[in-house]
Amino acid sequence: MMLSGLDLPKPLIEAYGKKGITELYPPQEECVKKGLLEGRNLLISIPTASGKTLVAEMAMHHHIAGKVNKGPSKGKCLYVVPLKALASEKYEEFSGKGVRIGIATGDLDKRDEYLGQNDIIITTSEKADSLLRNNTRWMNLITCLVVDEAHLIDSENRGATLEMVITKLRYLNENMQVIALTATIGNPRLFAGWLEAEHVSSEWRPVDLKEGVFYSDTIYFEEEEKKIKTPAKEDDTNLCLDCIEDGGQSLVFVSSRRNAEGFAKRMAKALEKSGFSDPALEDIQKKLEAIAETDMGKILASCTAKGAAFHHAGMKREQRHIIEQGFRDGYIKVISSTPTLAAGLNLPARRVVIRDFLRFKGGEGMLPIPVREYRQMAGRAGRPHLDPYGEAVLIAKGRDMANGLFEEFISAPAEDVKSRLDDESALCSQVLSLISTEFVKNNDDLVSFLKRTFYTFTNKKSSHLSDIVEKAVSYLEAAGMITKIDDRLFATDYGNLVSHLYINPISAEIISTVLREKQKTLLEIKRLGEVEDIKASDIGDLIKTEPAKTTKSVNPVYSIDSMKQVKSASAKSMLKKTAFTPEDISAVFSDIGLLQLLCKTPDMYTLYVRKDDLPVLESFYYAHEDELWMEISYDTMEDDFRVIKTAMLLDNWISEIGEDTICTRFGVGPGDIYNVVEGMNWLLYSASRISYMMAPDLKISVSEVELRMKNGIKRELIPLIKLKNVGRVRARRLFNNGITSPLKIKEANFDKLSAILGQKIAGQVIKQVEKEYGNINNTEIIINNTEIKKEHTLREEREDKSERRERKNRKIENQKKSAEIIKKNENFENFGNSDYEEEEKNTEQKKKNQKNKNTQRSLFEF
DNA sequence: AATGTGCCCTTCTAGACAGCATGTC
DNA sequence: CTAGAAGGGCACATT
Repeated sequence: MMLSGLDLPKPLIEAYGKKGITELYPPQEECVKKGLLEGRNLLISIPTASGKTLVAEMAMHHHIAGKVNKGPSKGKCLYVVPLKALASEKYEEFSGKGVRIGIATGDLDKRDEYLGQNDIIITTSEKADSLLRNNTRWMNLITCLVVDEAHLIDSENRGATLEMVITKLRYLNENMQVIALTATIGNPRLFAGWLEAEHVSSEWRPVDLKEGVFYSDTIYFEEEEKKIKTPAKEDDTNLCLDCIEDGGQSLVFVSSRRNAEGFAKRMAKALEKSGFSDPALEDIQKKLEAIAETDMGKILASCTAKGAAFHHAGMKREQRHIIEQGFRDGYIKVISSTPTLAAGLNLPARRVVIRDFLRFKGGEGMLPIPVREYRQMAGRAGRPHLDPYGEAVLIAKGRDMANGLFEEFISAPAEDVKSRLDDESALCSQVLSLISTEFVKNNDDLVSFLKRTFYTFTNKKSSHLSDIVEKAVSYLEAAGMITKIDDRLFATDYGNLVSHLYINPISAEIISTVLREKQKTLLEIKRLGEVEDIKASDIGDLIKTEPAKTTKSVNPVYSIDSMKQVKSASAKSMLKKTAFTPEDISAVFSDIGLLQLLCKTPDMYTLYVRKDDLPVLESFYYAHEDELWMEISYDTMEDDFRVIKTAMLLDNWISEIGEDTICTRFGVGPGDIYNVVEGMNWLLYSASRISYMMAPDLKISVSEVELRMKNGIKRELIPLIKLKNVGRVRARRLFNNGITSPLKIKEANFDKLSAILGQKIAGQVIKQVEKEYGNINNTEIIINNTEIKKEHTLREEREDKSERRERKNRKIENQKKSAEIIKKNENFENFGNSDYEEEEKNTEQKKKNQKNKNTQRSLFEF
């Protein structure tokens, strides 16, 4: 079947023609035959790289051209992906084909309504859910929904969201065409049944895939055997060397980050020994070295120089991109990777070695990876148009094992997908959103809506769902997120906020319970202050803030006890304006307490605690016991320590401790810092909104931490950071030069400022300060200076592009100048919190002590 | 002297979505 | 409570 023979818009056909694609692959043809262009729902399970994208594009362009009879004349398409990186990848792929493409993820989006002008909108499933929660109007106009990796409906954490997005969208847009792209699944007919879809399934690939098991010196494929030279001792390196000698590249999947790094090191040595080298690798090495601030980065650079790299989530985005590109360009010969590369970007290689097929799971030991995941890895084998074939190889340690691996993975049937909507916490969140958006108005609505879900479709007889729905409703009601008037269900302001913030209702409850507790203490201080007429600062000591008890069970969801506690404080009395001094607030508020609270939330993922961390955590715990907000209890100790460790890292971050120090101190990679900080930013924003509602006197304190987290700065830099064009580095430079506030900038002379910031920036900063402080003569901290920033943006928009270019040039010059000054102020990095330095020394001593005594048992050994 | 090898023992274990409002070095 | 790689420490061999 020829592409040009189909009733499709020309730009699409031409764009593919340019890439040399004029004819449909067999599975694509089948999709067309089964009604792809007639608006039929399809469940398409075909291997990666066999042209799923084109299938989706054909349908979407068809819709956009208004050729599908259902719905409005001009169609609008939503393309749902599981990862942000995938969203960007698809954006690139879809662009330049005559239709308007928009992208909406947590990081990247335009104003919601503006987004709706596009023909195709690419989003993550969570963002799609969020858009639905905000009643985004254009969501009602979707005529074609494409769900990429739709089997992720089975994902333990995120499947429920995807299921609800599909269900809600189908409910909103009755005639919408649904195209679900999945990996091979065990129960496609059931899944297709729910979607009312035709099922298209195929094993066809553009490049042949041979799957086999390696044992001793031979790869045993299904139909052939292949002997491998074994110059090195280890099987894994030999497999890669063999492939490289043949002109290919390989990808090695391992189970842990350390294994990934360890393998890359070994592989680099082996490559060096084999005499392989490529001058192009030097450039890559230089790039990597330039951004390597940690040991890990240096190791990465040195391995990559030899042609072997590793890839995992502890790395910086930048490092990952360099490795990916180096591999795509063919310079890097081997990447050893954790599952990051299996699920993420499309980065094929001739030979894929699945070395570690067991993965550790806490509490259950080593478990074989799911077949679907094996397939996903194996599917990476073979670069279309570049490799004659692809090979996926498992490594066996004995003959029996070889047979076992064949059965376990290669010839094993794919797993079924099942609904994850029965997860209580996920369902709770979804029920709230349904009520908040008025998708449902009462209990009956709720039940009948949920009848449309995959869960009900697959569990027709079970009454389990209605049980947990009931539970969720009563939880939400008790928490004050929804109210029942007669039969009608309404979301309260609080409920709307929680739904809108997109945080788990349980997280919200944990946050607001504790913040209200704190607010209560503040009011108590005030009351005592009025009665006794003593200074508030003295009272801080009088009132011992009891650490809040979180609900203790493993599933803290439905403990009504904590709810009663919350209800006892009247919200109305709290909203009264009260005057508190900063001392009052600091008597009940602490950075580490807040961080601990938010890390305890199910929306935050926490760091793994190693043995070496325990003494550090212990001393930290004793040093800051009073400042902590949450109790550490015996039965949740492991979790509690993870929480403390994560909170500690974040506290380091807002104490301007350098990246490399944090990495070595906590045994994490730069990528982890980024992830943890990012997650905390989001929660801090949510906490500030919740505190505005529940504990208004703490709002400023929370917002301060939020601002510091965003920038990675100590409290003292807050006044400076608010200036445009001043980030953490410039703010610190100003501060170290005695300019500690905007007012000081006003007082400082221009020469001094431009020596610190460069002329251009100095000028801009002075302008801002004059505007703000022109007539005011005080040092009041301005918490919200978005106004200033808004004005700036408007002005910038009016400026010509040529002017911008000029600016850029000047900027470069300034950068050179300021580089010198930076050198002078290098001590910024060492500005670490002396607290921690001391703790570390203590720790070392304690370690020694422990080694000597080796008998000291404490609370801290789990 | 510097480096490699074999062996024992201990340690440790993947990833990543979401809000908001725009711009650091 | 599971499997096994990596890495450190150490003794000893090789360049």
